Amino acid sequence: MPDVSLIRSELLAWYDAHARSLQWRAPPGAGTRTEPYRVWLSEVMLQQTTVPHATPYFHDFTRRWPTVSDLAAAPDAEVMAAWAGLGYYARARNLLACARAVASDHGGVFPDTEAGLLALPGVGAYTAAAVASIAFDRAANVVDGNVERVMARLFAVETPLPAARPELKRLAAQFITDDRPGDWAQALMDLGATVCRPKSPTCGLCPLTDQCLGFAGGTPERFPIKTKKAERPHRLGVVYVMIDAEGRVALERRPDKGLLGGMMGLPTSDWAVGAVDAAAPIAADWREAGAVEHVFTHFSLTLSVRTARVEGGGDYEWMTVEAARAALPTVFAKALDRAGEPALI
DNA sequence: CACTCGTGGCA
DNA sequence: TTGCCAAGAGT
Repeated sequence: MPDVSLIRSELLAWYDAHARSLQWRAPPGAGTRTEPYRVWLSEVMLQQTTVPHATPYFHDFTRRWPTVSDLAAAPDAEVMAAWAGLGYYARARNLLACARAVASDHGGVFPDTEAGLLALPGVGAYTAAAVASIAFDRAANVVDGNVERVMARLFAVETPLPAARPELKRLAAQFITDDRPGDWAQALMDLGATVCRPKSPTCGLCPLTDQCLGFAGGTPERFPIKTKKAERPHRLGVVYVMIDAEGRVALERRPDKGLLGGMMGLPTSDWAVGAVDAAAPIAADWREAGAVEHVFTHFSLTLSVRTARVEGGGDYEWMTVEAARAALPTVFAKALDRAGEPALI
């Protein structure tokens, strides 16, 4: 069986030499830690999101709101617009709720325990453990998709995900000690991200191959075993681009709950499998401007784009096309692009 | 447990 | 082109 102590020392030594340099990370051995605010912000942005995608958002947020109290004081609309394009918008709503809870209930200082962090909005088991270990140097079992994959390969776990989660978490727990907990968590995640990758892992560069049951079996890439996902349905809908005399576009704030919740959006029909009720929001000389395709987590979508020149007013927020594009989720930004130059509508 | 909830890159 | 998947959380 894999030797826990040996794996720890070999992986930490590998991390000391190969740690990725990331904006929100203090390099190993520097004797410094990243502020809790930045650790938390980066962890929330990185939930189900790649490092290259999240990085410019991290820069923008920390420049505009250098502390958690600054963020707590920011208007909802500004924060939601700043998050536009990053996806999973409940994260942005919870981010604000969390910042405000820290500001009002904790004097602007993050709780320094895993349990205290777990009680905050948008902070689940992973993020609480990550912030506790990375920002506060507490022994915590940080288990994300990388850690699950590394454990599944090290121990050749045949149980498929998601049923294997508890077992993978137990396997990860045996490595947790008071020695360099933050570095340990990041070392495991870096290994998973750069060497023990989902596809074509580079086992030749891995410090743990001599301890890895998956490698010993010859096909480490088959772990973790996964159950098949249901295929996603395809929905249809119509999106309406209304331009007023000043070239501004009509937007509406979407309800807090549900898809793209809390974000600005273009007026649309319902999105459904098969025919949809495409009654236009107002009477106008509507023109067809083509369609956009978009893929969400659990369905794909074809949106017909219809454009019209209209008078302003109504229950809409009228914004310049530039401002709208920056504030809109990607699916609507695509539709706006498809609609073309406002002067030509 | 099962489902909802984005986006972009890549094989 | 299509499917996979990335530092998950909430319900």
